Amino acid sequence: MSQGANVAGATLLETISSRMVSLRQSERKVAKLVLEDPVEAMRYNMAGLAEAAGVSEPTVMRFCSAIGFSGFRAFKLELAHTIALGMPMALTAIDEDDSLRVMTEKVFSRTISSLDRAYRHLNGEVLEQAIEMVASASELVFVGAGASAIVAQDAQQKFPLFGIPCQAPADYHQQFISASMSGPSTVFVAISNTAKTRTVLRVAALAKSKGAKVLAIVGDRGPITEVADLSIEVNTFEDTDLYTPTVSRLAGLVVIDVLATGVSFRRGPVAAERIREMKEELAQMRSVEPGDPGGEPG
Amino acid sequence: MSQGANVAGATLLETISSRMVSLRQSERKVAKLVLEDPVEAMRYNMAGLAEAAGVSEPTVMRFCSAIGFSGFRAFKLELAHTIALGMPMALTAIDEDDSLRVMTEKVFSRTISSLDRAYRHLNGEVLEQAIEMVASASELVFVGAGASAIVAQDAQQKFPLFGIPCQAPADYHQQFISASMSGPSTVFVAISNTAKTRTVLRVAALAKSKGAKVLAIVGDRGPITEVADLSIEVNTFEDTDLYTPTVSRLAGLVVIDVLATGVSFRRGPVAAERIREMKEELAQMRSVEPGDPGGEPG
DNA sequence: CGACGAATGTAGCCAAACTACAGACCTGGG
DNA sequence: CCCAGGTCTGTAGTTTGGCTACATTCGTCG
Repeated sequence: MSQGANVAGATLLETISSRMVSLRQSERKVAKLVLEDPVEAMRYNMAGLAEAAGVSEPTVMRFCSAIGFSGFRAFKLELAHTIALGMPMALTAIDEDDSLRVMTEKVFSRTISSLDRAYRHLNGEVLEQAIEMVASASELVFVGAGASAIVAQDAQQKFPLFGIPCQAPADYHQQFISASMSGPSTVFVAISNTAKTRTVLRVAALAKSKGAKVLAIVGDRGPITEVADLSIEVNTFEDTDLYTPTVSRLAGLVVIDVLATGVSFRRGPVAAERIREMKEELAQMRSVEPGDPGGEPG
Repeated sequence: MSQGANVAGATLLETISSRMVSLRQSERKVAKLVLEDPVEAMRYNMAGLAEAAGVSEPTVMRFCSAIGFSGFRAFKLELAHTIALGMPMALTAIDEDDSLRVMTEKVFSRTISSLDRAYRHLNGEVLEQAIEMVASASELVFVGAGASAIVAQDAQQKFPLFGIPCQAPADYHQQFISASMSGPSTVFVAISNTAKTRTVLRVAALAKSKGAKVLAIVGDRGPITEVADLSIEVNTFEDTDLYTPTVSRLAGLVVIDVLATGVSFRRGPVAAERIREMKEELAQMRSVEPGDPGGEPG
């Protein structure tokens, strides 16, 4: 998505922060200004930015080079990119005084930024191995608690498509049973943003002890990643704030999408054909029609 | 998010397409080039773009004016914005020959673009009314099928936070019962991307006949919106393709986030305090600790 | 067939990004 | 304490590139 001079998986502003120390005194003034209000910085041209920071134009130029860009133009382009991904509102706390419009923008911005961040930080090799692992499973179990339970549920809807038996037990009790019944050909997917949800940790450990392969989908390293054979780290913005909705589950869902798509590639054209048929039938089933399965139940 | 010369809720490329007819012959050459490969167009400067399109520089300039921009600079900025939101890959079909990296980028891009689109097309007034409706409910019922069921489940996790009794019956049978038990103070939220899922339509109609207010969350107008008192339209990209994951559910989740946040504003600081307490306790409960609720079940 | 108006390109202007250079500052050694 | 080295920062000039006034061509209509 980004083609700038960034280090892998870092946003422009993060790059600036990290290189702050290696900047000269006056260059830092520029850096500070940009970090404080990227949107405002965006409006300036070189001369304007120089004046606002209280330095000369070549200093701004040097700043751009120091960050890793060929010039001011390139820098501004990348800044625009970063801003477009929702930066302005994404890191501002959601406030009770916000108008509905502003609040909506913040929620969406934050979500979009988080997805972008998650994408940047995804480890391609781990993903590759995860797809391999899931594709070779003869049974799949998804487990999560709270918001992560939603992700598990979603996964459970997707993977049967590829002919892999698949469950997402809802409560701890059932999860426990599934875990204890799993074996070497089971892939047990433990989903937890904190990577330390106790119940999830327990069942993952149990499944592992029964010989199952454990795949963790987490927001960060933690006890669960210790137990897991493989961990997909999904980096999102922390929900530090009171009103901030949980954004991790969304990133989790998208990762599930990627996994599912990857697995479906592995299954080849035959599976693809079956999926197509199924989709068509589903569409027909769903729509309103004279014929009447699912009338009044009872 | 966008501050360009766009018509409300339209992406730059959509704007160009729509104004194509009113453009002069040579300006259209420029427009075509930009639409065909926005990313490539982005790399050019004015002279380059002019040459690539086989026209003169002032023509490019006139093109920018015709689209509604003050000049080439402003145009390029908005183009950068559009591209940043995932355009390049967002509308390309996902292909079995794609490398894992490319496929991942496509899935994320598409999701991000879709969320951006959903945001742009959201009707603020409808949202306002929806929040009002939900906030004044004494009981909430969320209903959806398939992918939308996930959204319903998610909603069901959120709204109890505000002290509103809330359910998301999983199967048609239970949904039917909930619908028939609802009354004037019930808000019945029907979620369906197609707006014509039959079972959802049925229960929504039933709830309405019992006096409940029906709020629809849909991807488009359809039978369900006919029944509903209020409909939030969540515009995403159609999943035309075989491998394209369902992106509508994600947009649905974010809309739920917005609704929930809006409602929590209404409830004021007292509720806020209670939510904070709850979050803290939840965090403690979740983490691994010596004390041991939730040991082996049975 | 000529004249008017629209459409497009040519040439020049001006602003803004970039670069070479020189003065100022700090640092360390005598 | 002062001088030499290097580093940092600003001044001034160059060049690129966006923008505009004007000329030319093409099409159309009287």
